[in-house]
Parts: sequence; C-alpha cells; structure tokens
Amino acid sequence: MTHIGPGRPRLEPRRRQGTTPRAEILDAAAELFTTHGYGSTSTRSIADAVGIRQASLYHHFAAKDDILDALLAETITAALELAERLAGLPEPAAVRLYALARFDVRQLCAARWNLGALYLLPELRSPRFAVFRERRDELRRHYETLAAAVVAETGGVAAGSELLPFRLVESVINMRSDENATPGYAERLIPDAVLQLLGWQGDMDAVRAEAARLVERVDQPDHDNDRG
Amino acid sequence: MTHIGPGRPRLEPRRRQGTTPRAEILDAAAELFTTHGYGSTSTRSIADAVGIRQASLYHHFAAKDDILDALLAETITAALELAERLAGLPEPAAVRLYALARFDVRQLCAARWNLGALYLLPELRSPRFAVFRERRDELRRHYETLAAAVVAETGGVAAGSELLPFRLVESVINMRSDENATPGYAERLIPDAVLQLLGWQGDMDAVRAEAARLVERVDQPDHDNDRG
DNA sequence: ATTATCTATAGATCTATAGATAATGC
DNA sequence: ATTATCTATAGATCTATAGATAATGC
Repeated sequence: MTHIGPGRPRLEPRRRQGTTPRAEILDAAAELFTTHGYGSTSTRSIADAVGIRQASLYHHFAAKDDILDALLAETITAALELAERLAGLPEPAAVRLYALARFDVRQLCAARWNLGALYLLPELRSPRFAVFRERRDELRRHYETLAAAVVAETGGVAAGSELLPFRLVESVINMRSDENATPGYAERLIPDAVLQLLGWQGDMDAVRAEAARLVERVDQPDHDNDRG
Repeated sequence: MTHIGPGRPRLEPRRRQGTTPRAEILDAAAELFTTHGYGSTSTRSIADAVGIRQASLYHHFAAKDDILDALLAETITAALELAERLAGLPEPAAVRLYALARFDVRQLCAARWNLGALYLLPELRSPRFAVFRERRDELRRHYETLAAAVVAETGGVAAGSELLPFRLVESVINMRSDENATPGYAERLIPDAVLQLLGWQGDMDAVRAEAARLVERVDQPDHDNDRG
C-alpha cells in the first residue's frame, strides 16, 4: 500500500512503525541511536532506514538534536506524570514508591528500543537538552522524596540510601543493554529490592497488591503511556 | 619546559597529564569522550586538546577506535584482577563481595574522568570491542557468583537478586554523571546496600574491617590500580 | 638510525538549505 | 493552497595516509 494523503509520493514503500512520517522517523532513529550510537548515526542513515531522502527529514525536524530530544521526552513523560500524581496522595510512602518503581521498570522493559541507554550520553550535557535534564531531575527527586518518606515511616535514618531506588530502577537499562533483554521477573525484583534496601519490613505481598491497585486508579486509561 | 627526547619538537607546549604522548592523548580523549561524547569527538579536537597536529595522533594509535578501547581497558583491569584473586580465597563470600564492591566503587569514584559512562555506548556492540565486552562480562559473572554464594551462606534463595550487586556498583557512574560528583559516603553506602539486598544479616562493621584487610592483603602494593 | 612531530591532502563523508515536483484539499 | 516529498548542492567537516623535518641516540 502506497499511502494516500497530501504531498509528493515516496520512492520507497513505508516500512517503519508509526502512522505519521514523524513517528516513522522517531522509530528509525530510536533503533539506530540505540544500536549504533547517537554521534555515529547520520541523518542519511536515518532517512535510509525510513525510506525517504536525507533532505526530507528536515521537513519534520529542524535538526538532528530535535529527533533525540523528542525520543528522550517520550521515555520520561509517563513516569514523571505518575510521580507527580502520587506525590499528593495519602497512601503509605512504601506503596507509592513501589507503584512508581514498578510502573517505571515495566515501561523501561517493554519499550520497543532501549532509549534509556542514551541517558548517559555526554551530548545531553549541552544546553540544548537542559529541559530534558530538568525533567529527569524532577523524576529523580520524586524517587528520593518518596524513599526518604519510606525510611521515616519505617523509623530509620536514610544516610544516603534514599538515592538508591532511582538507581536500581535505572539498572534495568543496563541489564537490557548487556543481555539484550531484561529478565521477566525484573518487574517484581527491582521494586522489591527498592523497599528492602530502605530497611522497610512489612507485608510485601500486601504492598504489591496495593501498589497495583493504586497505579490502576491513578493512571488514566486513555493516556498514551505504552509507546515509549 | 619544552621536553627533551627524540623526535621533532612540538609547536605547542605540553599541557595534559601524562609523561608519554600516549598518556597525554588518552587523558585528552577521556575528557572529551566523557564531556562531549565519543561519536561527537573528532580526532582533530583530541589533537587540539593535546597540543599536537591531528595527523600526529596516528603515530600513537592506528584509529580512533583504539583510543577508546585503551581507555575502557584501563577502567576494568584492576577490578577484574581483584575479582579473579578473590574467587579462590576461603573467606566468607560476604567479605569477598564487600571487598570487591568497595574497591570497584572507590576506583569508579576516584577516576579522573567518568569513563564508566561510556559502557552503555552502542558503539561498543561492534565486534571491535568484543574483547572489552568479554572482560566486562567476566567481571559481572564474578559479582553474580559471589552474590549467589552470599545468599547460599545466608540460607536464602537468590531469585534474581544476585544480578543486583553489579548494578548497584555501576550506579556510581550514573551518580557521577548526574551530579558531577559522587557523595563521599558512596564507598560505604553501596557495598552496605549490596549485602543488605541479598538478605545478608550479620555484623556489618566486622565485614567492613575484614574486607578492608582482605583487599590490603590481596591487592599487590606495586600494582597500577590508581590511574583509572 | 630512530623517533615524534610536522605539512599537505585525498576522498569520503555530513548537515542543512534552496528550490522543483506531485500529490491532496478547498 | 498546502503538504510532503524529491533533486541538487554548498560548505564544512572528518579520518587516514604520504612524505618531509627536526630532534636524539648510536
């Protein structure tokens, strides 16, 4: 099928996921950035992977930067929104932190490409990506705040351990990168480890169930959180 | 001082750390790779940072790849050697794992540049870096073996938690990357967390002391493990 | 003679822009 | 008229090689 719509027809058939040219470009770029690297991926190779001419990319994105920025934004939006909603709820911190960690791990594991592997790109230090960095910092602070609350509720002293839940969740990115897949049990392993690390002792089964219900309730069903 | 030795003199004075041209190049490349990215760093910019002409790099390295490979090898050698020595010792697994984690964390924190941030580079997937990947996998397996032994000695069932110590240690790379520094207490926080995560319960102070003595004993004092 | 640098450059890119073209939509 | 593509190309790179040069070392 050669697609109907305005614009000059392509020379090559469509081959990428996504219904709009923009989505096709993002899908191709995500694959190339995560398999060959950002700096080592040329705009030409992205265009080739989409099946359009190199110059045609620039009708949809003003620069290569903008493609990376769009991809990164996608990976963080859903988790950040969930964290913001959870912040105001009265549920125990252990339940809220478990819910956030599980949601985030699940999303990082299920994403079509392991875009989290790009978080450590030194290129992101440039001012161009200040907005992305700020949003990721916000998400990190949500983790730290919830973790500190768990420790407080447990009656302990954090002494730095509140930094670790966010890092444990991120570790699924490294697992995917090294083993080309995340074990299916990561979704339980990591959130469990998060609570154990904070010295939390309680009914883990109960927290798992409450957290699942909480996400169900808070995460609007009509929301686009299954792309990234 | 304009350096004495064979070879045509440089036009620019020396400015990098390192006594040999090779070491100067590695120092400059480490800075640029970790601040601007590997793919985004040109051989010209490395040469400029060293104070030599671009073509002169090729007297010391046959290709840009080789510079990255040399840097990566440095970051892993000391920890891998320690892990290999620890594997055969009769000390409790908890002590050996603590020792390895502490040594590795300390080294990752103290390194002049945060080269660990390059581990997730998709470029490393190419066959060119197969040797590095294999060595890093070996280190990872040492962690997993020790972690499984800790769980066994504690009388528990691992159920995946043996994967996490290596990832916790790696998380200091992300901390350094995000905060531009690692908290000083990471050296205690991370190894402590490693044992807690495995369900190990015992005298943490005693393990810390034994682990410190163990590293002291096993790590030969004349060994170059303070560069990376 | 050996070494480490230099100058010069080939040849292959790479990003981005200008402007033409071929569809649809009004 | 609007849109999405195309062709063509400018101008700036970038990696790597060839060969000259200026030191030291024998």
